[in-house]
Amino acid sequence: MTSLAEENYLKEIYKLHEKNGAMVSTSALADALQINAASVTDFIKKMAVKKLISYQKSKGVKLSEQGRQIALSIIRKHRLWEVWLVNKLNFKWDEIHEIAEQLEHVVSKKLIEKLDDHLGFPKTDPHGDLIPDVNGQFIKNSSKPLLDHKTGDKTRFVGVAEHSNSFLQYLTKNKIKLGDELFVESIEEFDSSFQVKINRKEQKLLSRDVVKNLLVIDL
Amino acid sequence: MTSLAEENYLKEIYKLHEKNGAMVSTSALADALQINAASVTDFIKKMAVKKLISYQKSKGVKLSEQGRQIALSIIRKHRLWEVWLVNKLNFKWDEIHEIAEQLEHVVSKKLIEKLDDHLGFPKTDPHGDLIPDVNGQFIKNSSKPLLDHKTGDKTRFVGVAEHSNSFLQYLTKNKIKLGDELFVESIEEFDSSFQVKINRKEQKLLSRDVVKNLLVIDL
DNA sequence: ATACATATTTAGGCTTACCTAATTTTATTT
DNA sequence: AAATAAAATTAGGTAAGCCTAAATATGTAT
Repeated sequence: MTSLAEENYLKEIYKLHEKNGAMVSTSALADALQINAASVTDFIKKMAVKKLISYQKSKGVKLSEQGRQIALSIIRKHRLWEVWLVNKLNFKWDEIHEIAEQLEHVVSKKLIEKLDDHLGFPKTDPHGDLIPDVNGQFIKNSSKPLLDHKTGDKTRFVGVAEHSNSFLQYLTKNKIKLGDELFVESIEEFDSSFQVKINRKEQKLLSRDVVKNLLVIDL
Repeated sequence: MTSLAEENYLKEIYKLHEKNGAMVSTSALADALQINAASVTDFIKKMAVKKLISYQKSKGVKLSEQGRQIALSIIRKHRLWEVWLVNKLNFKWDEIHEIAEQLEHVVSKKLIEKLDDHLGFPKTDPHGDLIPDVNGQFIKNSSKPLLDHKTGDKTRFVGVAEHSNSFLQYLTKNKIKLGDELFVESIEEFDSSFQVKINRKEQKLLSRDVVKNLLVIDL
């Protein structure tokens, strides 16, 4: 059995690895988990003994295959619960993170199977993040930040690279939602702000910080 | 904030009080929680300091009003989750207890409100237990064990006094479910077994242990 | 290469929630 | 009422998961 703390460490190591690649540093983990670095050092040593991760002193940690599977199962649960909260309980996409953080630790294989069924086997969560299957596999899509695109590109908004409430609320307020078509009208060279036409209707000016965090696929 | 352990203690104290009335003894609690009696003594002293319970040395504990409200909110959550598991996820009534024991500790007022709504504001859980409202109130029904009835009584099965999987599975196997009409054909004086006609069709012999745990209302 | 800053680890401590063994209190039997 | 059994408490201890302060490594700038 893996404890609550272990599950949180594994999940965070997985996420940081996805984001930055390679080894995850003690301080990055400490920062993400809001836990003192000394405590993190302590804890990861124990996790290494349990073969959940590999740990090289002063160099950081990496998930073992076992650790990766557990991390993915937590992420799977988190994202399925998020789908449930939004699709069945009518929560907004900026209200669900904390609740899913609790629900993800509920232990019951059968529950998750049935939940998946109940939701119609969704492939993505309300933020466009991919939901791993029971075996930890997922179909990678080729989404990239809108920032990487150029004038004239026609794209579809499929996910966010930033999950903060303030960003999600910004998008809601500006009526930008998953599935929208985003057409790049022009790019201001000075500050990388984008003039974007949304669903062939409204035009909006989006700052660099915004387009950096909008994940889109080419159309 | 109340910890997981505190919530479990409060819930168990509430249940034992309902069952046996008056003060709840250290050993009864220890037994219900599967925790050593010495640990229980320790813990309830701390809970008394926090005014969650009142504690009289060597005499047992009683919930404070605050403790009672917390206990009822846990029970409310537990039972709502059980309804969800059965009505929405198609779990059987003997598969849900452990899962609900985990879900009941998830903290989010809004979640429970929305869950309640999603379920259509149920008044009872899949075992016929009453679901307290947000304020901890519930409409007591007048159900009694079938054992307390006499030959010729026409009743409706509305709840179980025993929640073990083996009892629930016994009922399933014998096609006795909540809402069924149970008519007392005859009672064997020797062993208090009941000849019961179910829904005016099949007749079944039910042992004392069974009829003791079937809660019914008069028709 | 040395000095300095930053990251990491070590050492020692704390709290929560449990444990066992021993003692004391309460209840029951003779 | 004394003896015995059962229940409850006290005392001392443990593991998990965190903390701070001090020491050591690592990386960067001069």
